[in-house]
Amino acid sequence: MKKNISTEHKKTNIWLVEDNIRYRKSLAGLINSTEGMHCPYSFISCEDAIQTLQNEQAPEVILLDIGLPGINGIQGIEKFKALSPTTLIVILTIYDDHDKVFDALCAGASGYLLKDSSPEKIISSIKEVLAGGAPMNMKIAHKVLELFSQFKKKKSDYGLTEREKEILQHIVEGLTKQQIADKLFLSFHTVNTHIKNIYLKLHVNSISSAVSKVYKENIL
Amino acid sequence: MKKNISTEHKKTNIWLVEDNIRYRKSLAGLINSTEGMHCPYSFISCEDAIQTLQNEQAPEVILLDIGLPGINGIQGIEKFKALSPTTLIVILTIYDDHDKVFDALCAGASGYLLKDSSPEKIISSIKEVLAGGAPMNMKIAHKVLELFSQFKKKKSDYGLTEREKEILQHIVEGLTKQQIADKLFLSFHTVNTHIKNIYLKLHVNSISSAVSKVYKENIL
DNA sequence: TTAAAGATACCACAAACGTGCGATTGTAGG
DNA sequence: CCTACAATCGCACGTTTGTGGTATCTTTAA
Repeated sequence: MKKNISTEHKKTNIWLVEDNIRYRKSLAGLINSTEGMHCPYSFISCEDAIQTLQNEQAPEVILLDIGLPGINGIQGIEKFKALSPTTLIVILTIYDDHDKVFDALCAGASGYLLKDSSPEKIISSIKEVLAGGAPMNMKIAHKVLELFSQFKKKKSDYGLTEREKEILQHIVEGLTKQQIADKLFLSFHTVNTHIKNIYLKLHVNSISSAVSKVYKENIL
Repeated sequence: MKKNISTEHKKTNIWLVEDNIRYRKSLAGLINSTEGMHCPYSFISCEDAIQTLQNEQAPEVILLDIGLPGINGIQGIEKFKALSPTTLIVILTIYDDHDKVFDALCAGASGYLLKDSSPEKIISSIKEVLAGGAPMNMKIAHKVLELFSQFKKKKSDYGLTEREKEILQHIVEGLTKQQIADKLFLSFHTVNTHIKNIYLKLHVNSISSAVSKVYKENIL
C-alpha cells in the first residue's frame, strides 16, 4: 500500500455546491489545477451535499452558492456547520446581495466570493479562509463592523449610582430583594429604597421591565 | 480671495494622530503627495486632536495610533465619534495586537492599518474607508465574524410551545399576568398555568430569571 | 457653611407573584 | 381506541413586590 504520500496527503479537500453546471465545472477545474487543492465532489444542491457529508469525511472547505433553488442557502450553512463544525464555508454569489450575504455570514459562513472574481482572487480567497481569515467584500465588512459597534456601545445613561448598578445587577441575576439585602449585608428596606430609585431613573415599575431595559439598552 | 478651487475643493482632509515624529512626517508627506488627499493637521496625542476638532471643521478621515501614551486610544475613538460621527477612523498599529484592535473596531473605528504597510497599501486602505469599506487584517475579520455568528444563533431549545413563547414574550415586555390575560383574551388562571409551565421548562422560578434567560440565551 | 446627593433604614398596605393541587376540552399519533 | 400533550380554567395561601411616606448620616460641591 505504498504510495507517494509526500505530494498527496497535504492536499486540501474542497467541495462545490453550485447549480450552474458550466460554472461548477470551471471552478472544479480551477481548483484541481491548483497546487495543494483538490475537488473530489461537487453538487447541484445542498441536499446532495448534506447526504454525502453524512457518509464521507468532511472537506476543509465548501464553496456554496446561496442563490440556489430548493433548500435555502442559509439553512444549508447551518446544516453543514452542524454536521461538521470545522468545515469552512465560503459563499458564492453573483450579485452583491447585502442582506443575504449578511445573513449567511451570521449563519456561520467564513467568507464570500463574487462569482465574477478572477481565478486568482478565488484561489487567494480560499487560501485566506484556510489561513484563518474571512475574505469578504468591503461593504459587507463595513456593515458588519457597524452593527458590531452598535452591540457594544453603551447607550443611554440613566445616572445610576454605583450602589444602584450593583443592586440592579443582582436583580438581573434573579435574586429577590431579601437575597440581595443578605448578600450585600444591607437591610431589606435599604434595598427596597434603592430599587425604588432605580425604577424612577429607568422609568419602569417592575422587575421584568427593568431587566429588559438592562439588556436592550446595554445598561451596566 | 480668488483661488484655484477646481483642484482644491475636492481634496479629502486627513488628520494624523501619532506620537512618533518621523513616522508622522513620513505619513503626512505620503498623504500630501497623493492626488486628492490633504493632511492639514497632525497631532502627538488624542487630547490635542480633540481640542482642534472642537474649533476646526472635522476631517473625513483620522489615522490614529492606538499605541499612544496618555489617553487610551479606544477612549479617543469614542470622543472623536461623539464630536464628529461621520469622521472615519483608521487605526494605526505596529503589531498585530488582536484584542486592542478588536476593541477599537467595536468602539467605532472603520478599519485598521499595520504601520509597516507599504505606501500603496496605506493609500489604498484610506481609499477603501472613503468608499465605505472596512480595511482590516484577515484574522480580525474572522474574529469579528465568529463573535457575530454567536450573537445571532439561537442556542438552547427548551421545548416551549407557541403559546408559551407568546406569553413569555409579553412577560419580557413587562406586562403583568393580568395584563397578558386581558391582551390574549384568556383567564388569569390560564396565563398563570402557562407561566408555571414556562418556569418548569426554563428551570427558573421568577420573572427576572426568566427574562434574563431569554436575553442571555436568545430564546424566542 | 450650607445645600445637594448618596447610602442607609423603617413602616404599612394593596397588588402581584409563585406554587401546590385539580379539572375539562380538543387534537394528533400510535 | 387510547395516550399524550397543549390549551384552557379554577382555588387557596404564603411570599414578594411596588409604592406611599419619613428619617439619619456622610461626602462632595457650591
